[in-house]
Amino acid sequence: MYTSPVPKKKGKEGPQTLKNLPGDSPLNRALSSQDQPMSQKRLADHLGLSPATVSLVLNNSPVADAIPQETKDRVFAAARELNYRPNFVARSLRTQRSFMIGVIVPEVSEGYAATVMGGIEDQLLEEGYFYLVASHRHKADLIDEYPRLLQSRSVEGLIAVDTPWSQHIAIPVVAVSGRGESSGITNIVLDHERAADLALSHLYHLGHRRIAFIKGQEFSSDTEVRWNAIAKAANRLRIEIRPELVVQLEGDSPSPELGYEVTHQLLANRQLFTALFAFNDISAIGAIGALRESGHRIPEDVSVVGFDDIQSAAFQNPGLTTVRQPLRRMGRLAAETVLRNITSAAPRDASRRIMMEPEFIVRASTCAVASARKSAR
Amino acid sequence: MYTSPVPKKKGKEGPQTLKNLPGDSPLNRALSSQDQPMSQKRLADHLGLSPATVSLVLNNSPVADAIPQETKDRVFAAARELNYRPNFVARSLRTQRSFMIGVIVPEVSEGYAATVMGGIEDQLLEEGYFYLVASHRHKADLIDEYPRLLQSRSVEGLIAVDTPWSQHIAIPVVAVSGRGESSGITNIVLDHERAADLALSHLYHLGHRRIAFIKGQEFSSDTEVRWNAIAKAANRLRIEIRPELVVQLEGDSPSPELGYEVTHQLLANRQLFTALFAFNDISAIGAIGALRESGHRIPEDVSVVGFDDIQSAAFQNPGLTTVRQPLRRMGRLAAETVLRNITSAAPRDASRRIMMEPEFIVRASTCAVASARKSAR
DNA sequence: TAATAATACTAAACCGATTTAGCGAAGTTT
DNA sequence: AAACTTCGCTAAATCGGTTTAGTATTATTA
Repeated sequence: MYTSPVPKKKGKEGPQTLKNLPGDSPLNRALSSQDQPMSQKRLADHLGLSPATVSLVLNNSPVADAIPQETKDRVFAAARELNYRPNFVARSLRTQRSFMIGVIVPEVSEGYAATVMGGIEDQLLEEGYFYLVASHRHKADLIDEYPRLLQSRSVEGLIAVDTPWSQHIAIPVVAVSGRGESSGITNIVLDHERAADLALSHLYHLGHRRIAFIKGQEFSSDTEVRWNAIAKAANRLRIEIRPELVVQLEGDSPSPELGYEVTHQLLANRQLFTALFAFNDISAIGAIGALRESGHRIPEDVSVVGFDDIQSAAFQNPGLTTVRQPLRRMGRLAAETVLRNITSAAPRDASRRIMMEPEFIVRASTCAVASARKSAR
Repeated sequence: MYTSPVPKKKGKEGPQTLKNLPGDSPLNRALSSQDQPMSQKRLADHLGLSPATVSLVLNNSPVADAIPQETKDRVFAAARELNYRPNFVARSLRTQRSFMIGVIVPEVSEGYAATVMGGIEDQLLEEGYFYLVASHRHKADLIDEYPRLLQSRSVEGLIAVDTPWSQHIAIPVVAVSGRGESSGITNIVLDHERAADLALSHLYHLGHRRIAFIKGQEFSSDTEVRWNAIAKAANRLRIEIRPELVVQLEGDSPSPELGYEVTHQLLANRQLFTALFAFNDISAIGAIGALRESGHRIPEDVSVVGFDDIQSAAFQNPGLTTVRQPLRRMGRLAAETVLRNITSAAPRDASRRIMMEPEFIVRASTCAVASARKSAR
């Protein structure tokens, strides 16, 4: 069995005690002939051994048990001195292992995907895997094509981040916040019920009873599940959800503008509320802008809670209280899962669902309601 | 010459007009024998041709000119029907082309690197390349090791983002905002003089004369070059740089806290200033916090200019006026350059330096100075 | 009609590793 | 002394393509 794609260094890398004989030693000849890149064959020739032996020794194959340590040492030493690095492509072709996985995201430069990728990478590089990235930018044809394209690049598994999935594919697939339950793929999703509970309990314990909500866009997969979770948590806490305190985001823009607009709608209703739970941090930021414009102070007059904990959430004035999705851990877990599915020959037929616990981050955009204080109306 | 790694689809992909004969047609046999993955050899067997012919036809080789269209059509049709996709690894081994490049960044999940990667990807995927990502997290051993590791994965070129570079390597390397001029690598850097000029001219034309500055950390490579550029631009505009209005960031944290602290130092000097030019957006955000705490309104009392245009810059209240580094374009250009160096056999010995033009983004954190107005003191 | 050219392919080498089966020599056992 | 092991190593197949040189057949030209 093939052990590791990144051969562990044996001992020091430093310059060997090779007496720098000038002239025409075989070693010098081998070192100087840089016209051709080093290969196992050239290394073997230099050693007066066959490529087979070199391969067996370098891979610590059990077949090489019969080879005396002295020869092994010669091989290792020569490999180091001639700076031999096995050709990964050739090895991949023969072993049918690429030690690569494919990662499909809507867009690399978006914070959400980038953070998940950070977690994926943590895990993969530890295990000697690399990954190929492809961004589909929500284009249906690319969403359709990339899985196959990556597969023909011999990736051993796929991780799809925030990407709808329909096709069935012969390699392990893990979806992070995926949409659509497809055959045989593992889904890693946030525990939305817990998230809603954390946020509403926080507000409840601060004394808030009249809470406004910004729902997500109709098309977003999280909208429904999260809203249902909110309804459930509100019910449990005996918080009334008043329709006139609920607005819904519209449009595809990734800017706070959307939250700004719906908050103005909300204020136009002239209904009292002391807290606002937004669909995400971006819309929360827009909401804060709108509330401030109408003369409300944050958090003294209105407490605001966001969702996601994007980087800028911490950088707001005031810092945004929010529900953090453990994106990095989700990425890590996705990588772990896909690697497990690759190495174990487990039956991958059944779809699985892994729930992640959200974390509640209290910053400065929420505070206790002062019953005597004038509230947003 | 090999043409494209992503064979352009000829005609429609839709189901062919294959009469679904039940039974034992050769096609059915080929389709149903899913125990073995499709390969060129199996495709050739099914067609009664040799693998050589199949390869020549599918790659549109000029050698195949002598092959009648009818045969070619048969090959294409069978390839589609049997869903044949060439094994990229085998092809790479033979052609010595991997159509992959390596991207080395400090950390994928950081906005800077992620944005550059977005640009890299724009270009690469257009050209049929994929890329492997490795984050070194500033660890010296990884910075040293990843280039070789990626090279042994047969990447055809490397892009290093915001990463110190010392070694010489046999494949094309492009550095984006790289540190250290190494042999034969192309550097893509911001035109800091222009950047300073844009920012200071903006403030100057708004009437600001007493401008405070937050310098970057001692260890940051940009600090010196940017500060020199600021001095030059200030001199040209006859803006005096007063030492008591200059503070310097200290510490490695990526939080606005650093800017917050030095701004308090600045305010402790009790020197009047109407504008502040921060080293980056993060510190500008911290500075705004400190200024507000001391009772200054932004921008009425103090105009603040940042640097970078990170995502959250637009999401601040007020939106941050800043110098945008065209990170996406820098990434794109890096990819373009590395691809050009790969395909042309140009001599890569001389280091090159490509300057990028910054863009000035006016938002709401700057406004004209009101001479009658009380200013920061 | 023989020589030449064009047509329609294919055999086989090759890319650079891994891996199985096996071979000759030396040592051990019976 | 013959048989059997163990030792130390190698030949050759293999992974799945690409590509060069060439071959057999038919068509064209001199």
